[in-house]
Amino acid sequence: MGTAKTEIFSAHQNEIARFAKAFGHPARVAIVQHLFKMNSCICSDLVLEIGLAQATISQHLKELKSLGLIQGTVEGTSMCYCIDAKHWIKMKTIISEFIDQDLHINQCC
Amino acid sequence: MGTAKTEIFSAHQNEIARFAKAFGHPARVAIVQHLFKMNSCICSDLVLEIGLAQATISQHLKELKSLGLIQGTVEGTSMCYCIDAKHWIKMKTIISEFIDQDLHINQCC
DNA sequence: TCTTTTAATCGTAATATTGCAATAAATAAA
DNA sequence: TTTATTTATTGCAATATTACGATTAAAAGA
Repeated sequence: MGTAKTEIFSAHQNEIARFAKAFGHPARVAIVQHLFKMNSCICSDLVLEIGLAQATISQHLKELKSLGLIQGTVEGTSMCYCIDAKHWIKMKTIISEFIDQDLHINQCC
Repeated sequence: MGTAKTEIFSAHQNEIARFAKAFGHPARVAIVQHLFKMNSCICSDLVLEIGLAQATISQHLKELKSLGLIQGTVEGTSMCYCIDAKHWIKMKTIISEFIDQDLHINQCC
């Protein structure tokens, strides 16, 4: 227990859930918003901007990076992050298709 | 610790995160998909369809209901669930605005 | 080389989430 | 009324997430 039973769901359902989960914490929402606003910025900027400890921000960045939503390049002793356009668009397609389903005239039973 | 520091984020950022979190588990994705497909269905149908214990499905339904994304009406001894169109559209607006941000020609630094 | 700066990782504590068996509650059917 | 049927709730156990201090690693600058 405690573990989600991912094996009983389709790859597509799990993919939707993984992307949605990435935005399921306000810090990751804030990171993404700041990257869109600034186009790119270094890790320490995000630490200042958001107000969580450096270790915590690094952890959130890692999660976003593991999904391919952001990418980081070494810039001297800093790390410069930006949105990964290609994967962002892929995520956008998958999430949009899920939330844009047509609503019939809906009534419960 | 263990608790998300919601107080340092804006109401809007927290709202995006709350909605995204709702879809951050494949069971809730599957529930929503099935409700869209069937327009409405009773709890026991979802239990059969999804293959988690009844108590677990009830718990996931509760989470979706607490966000207003679905609604349930009593139908004899059953509960009939469907998508709550009004709140669904509200969620859709908020999430779409977040993921549809314009990507500049993006390069890290 | 030595020091500084910056970010990732490790270790750990606190809390949240997931899942289910058992039980309760509420209505329908016999 | 008694018995099914159906769903919500309770009470756990297992695992995941969040957060941060301390440490490590890597490059820049003195």
